[in-house]
Amino acid sequence: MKHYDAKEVEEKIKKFWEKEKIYKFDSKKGKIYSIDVPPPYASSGHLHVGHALHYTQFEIIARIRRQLGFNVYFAPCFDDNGLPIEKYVEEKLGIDKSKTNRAEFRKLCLKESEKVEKIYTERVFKKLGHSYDWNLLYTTISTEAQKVAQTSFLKLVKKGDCYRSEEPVIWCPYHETALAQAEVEDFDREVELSYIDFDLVGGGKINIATTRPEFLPACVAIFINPKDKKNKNLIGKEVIVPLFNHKVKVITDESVDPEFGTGTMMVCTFGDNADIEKWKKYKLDLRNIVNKDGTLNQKADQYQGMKLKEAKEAIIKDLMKLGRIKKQKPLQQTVGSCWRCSTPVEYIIAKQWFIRTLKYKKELIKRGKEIKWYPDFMRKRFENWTENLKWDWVISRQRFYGVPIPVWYCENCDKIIFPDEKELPLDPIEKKRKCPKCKKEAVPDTDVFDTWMTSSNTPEIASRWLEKPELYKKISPMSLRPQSHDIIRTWAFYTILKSHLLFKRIPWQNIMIGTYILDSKGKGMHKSKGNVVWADKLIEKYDVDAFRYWVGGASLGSDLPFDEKELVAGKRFLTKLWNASRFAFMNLEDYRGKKPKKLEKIDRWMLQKTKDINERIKKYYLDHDIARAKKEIENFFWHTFCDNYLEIIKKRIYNEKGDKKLSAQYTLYHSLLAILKLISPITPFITEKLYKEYFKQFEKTKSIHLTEFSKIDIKEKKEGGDLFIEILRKVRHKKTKEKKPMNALIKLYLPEKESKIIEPYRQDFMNASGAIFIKTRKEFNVEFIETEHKK
RNA sequence: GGUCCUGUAGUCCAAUGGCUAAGACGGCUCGUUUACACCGAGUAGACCCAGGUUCGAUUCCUGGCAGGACCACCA
Repeated sequence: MKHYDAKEVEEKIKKFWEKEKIYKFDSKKGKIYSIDVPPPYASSGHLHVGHALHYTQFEIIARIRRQLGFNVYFAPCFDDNGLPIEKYVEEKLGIDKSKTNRAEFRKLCLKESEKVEKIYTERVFKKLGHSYDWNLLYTTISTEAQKVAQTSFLKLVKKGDCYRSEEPVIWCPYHETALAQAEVEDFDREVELSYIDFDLVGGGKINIATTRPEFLPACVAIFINPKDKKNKNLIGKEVIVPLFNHKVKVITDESVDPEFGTGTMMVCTFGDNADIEKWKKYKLDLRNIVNKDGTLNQKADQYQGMKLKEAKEAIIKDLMKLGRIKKQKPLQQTVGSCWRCSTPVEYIIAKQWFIRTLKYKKELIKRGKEIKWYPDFMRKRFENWTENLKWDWVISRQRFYGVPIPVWYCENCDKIIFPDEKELPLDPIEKKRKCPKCKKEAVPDTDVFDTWMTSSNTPEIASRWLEKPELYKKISPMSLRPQSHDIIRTWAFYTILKSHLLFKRIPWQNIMIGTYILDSKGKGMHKSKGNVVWADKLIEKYDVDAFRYWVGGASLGSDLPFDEKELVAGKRFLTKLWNASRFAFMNLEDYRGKKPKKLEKIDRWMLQKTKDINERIKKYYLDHDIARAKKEIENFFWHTFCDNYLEIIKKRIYNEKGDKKLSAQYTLYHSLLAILKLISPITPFITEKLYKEYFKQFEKTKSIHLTEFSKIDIKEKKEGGDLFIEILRKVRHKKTKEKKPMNALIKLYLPEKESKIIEPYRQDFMNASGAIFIKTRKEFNVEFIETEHKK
């Protein structure tokens, strides 16, 4: 094979890995390194370059750990639990959920997601050369995952950290479900601020500005700032709410801004977060007017049945008729919205299940400090979020597809009936239960858990907490959680929370925040913006290894604008690696794996250099500094190995015999093998191919990916090392008229007659007589070895 | 309003309290074409601004300015 045919190699190597089960996990081997893989939503569409980058980034880590001698637990997974699948199935199959039952619908979801996952596995994971052990596959809707989620629920209930309560919750009127604080995103919009006249009891009027006149029927108090002089006379008075005619009091609170509107603030149950705060703080009345579907109830009188938006228009119209609106002005406003549908959220009172979080803020931050974050500043995001939390975690969702909440309620005595842990997983709708007290049949809970209720237990699901306790014990806490920064407040937070509550420990020792991809202009990639780059096309054009090579250069936790040109470097590297290796193999044809009695000086030097780089790269790899490692390997391979070493030994291998030749071959063999091993986690296909092509016949291991990084057998001598570097650093550039480029290593004789080999900077020159212009602290005599002048 | 990140050549990006601030893409010049639809050598080009600490700051500190992210508020 003359030129490198990446496509053919990829196909063959992929099959080889699968057939030989190269990445199979064996629990009996050595120290374990376990990775808590983010379960992707499988989609059969194209692959976003950001996802490919993210998933490949930690896949490289898995490979690195394997070659560092760890027993890597690397379980693939899919997230097929929750809304995206539910909606997908609804739309694709045209299912009307009101006409089907939960069990049937779930079957359809499962079938559909299985199909998509299969495609995804082939098109993405295997295509990109990801080294999962497919026997360890899990999905978040699997029986085991459901069992974990439900078990964790029961355990938390027992501990008192999970409770059911009727409280204001964040509500999405579109999805008709409660939402957690983490599911709310900010959304900018322009609204009308209406200035409405209220009558005072006993005569007079006040004007109050509000953006939500539709909440007039829910008005429970008027607030002013106690320091506000112009409104001071209002304190303690009562006002009559227009159109609805109920009376509310004027009270004071520091938080009211006297400069906003007229300095008076109407508090309703519940227009926004601030209303809830004041409602709790001052124990105000409750006037709940919003139904679960976003319509108004009977408390809204003639506006009953209208959607909030319609009611707003109607109320403004009626107030106008009465001449109560003095003015209206536009206002820029940020509203919390459902992260999936962008519908502004409402706040309603409903019975929901909660997990205690506010109580544990301090402890959680402490747990966060026990974990090593890559990069470290990402911990601050976590701490910031935790400190600012205002709600306990609402875990119940009024949805159809998901993990059911395994409880029943007795309508007679209000008792909550829990199953035994042994019965899990179960769907309370499918199992009947009688109230132990009343002996009456209890009502099943029809809600499901928030998807994060399951996802927060991925370490437990991945390591088979309930199924294989022995294995779980070995693996936990896990070594690494890789994830992206946008879900620190959800996935990372909830996982740390659950682990703290259930096991009183951290879920993993390290968390690594992957690179976040932007378009070439530095903006986020979104389908809607049309600036998404698809990884499939890049892989087609530049090959998987070249793509991975690009991934290897990305630094953790930072944003990276995508530049296609960066992939060219990867492709060039592959060509160079291929050609250099092919050339080396040619020169190694008659090498039989023997070691020479004596190594030539230049070979000794090369081995020493190889050993140095080998050790250094291992350190970078241990610290997840892939980018730096990649750069140094490339530099070493390209310049030291190809440009210098190969050029120098060429002639010796052609012309010499015996030990002199053997010394070069031995060195060539071991230095190239070391290089291939070092770069193999990043470019697994080409390195495997080259390994199979030549090295496999001498090495016992069947795949380069099962080998450990090289141990170079060379004893330290005085040559090389620190002194060598120090000399280089003192080298100064001297310009001469007759400069010629030099392409050689230099043997440098020290005064003690100990010879040194140095690699000159390219700016150093020699003149026609062969003198080198270098400046050092001492004077040295210099002689060349094997200079290669090209005329 | 709070917190955090980033500011280095035309572009992307690295390292660093002192020694020639690394590399890639792109320019330009030269050389090669028996491992290398290319390879090699050379060359031009950069530390956001202002103070402070220091013998010495691109690096550390403070304050700006610019870009980005996260969070809070928004009656």
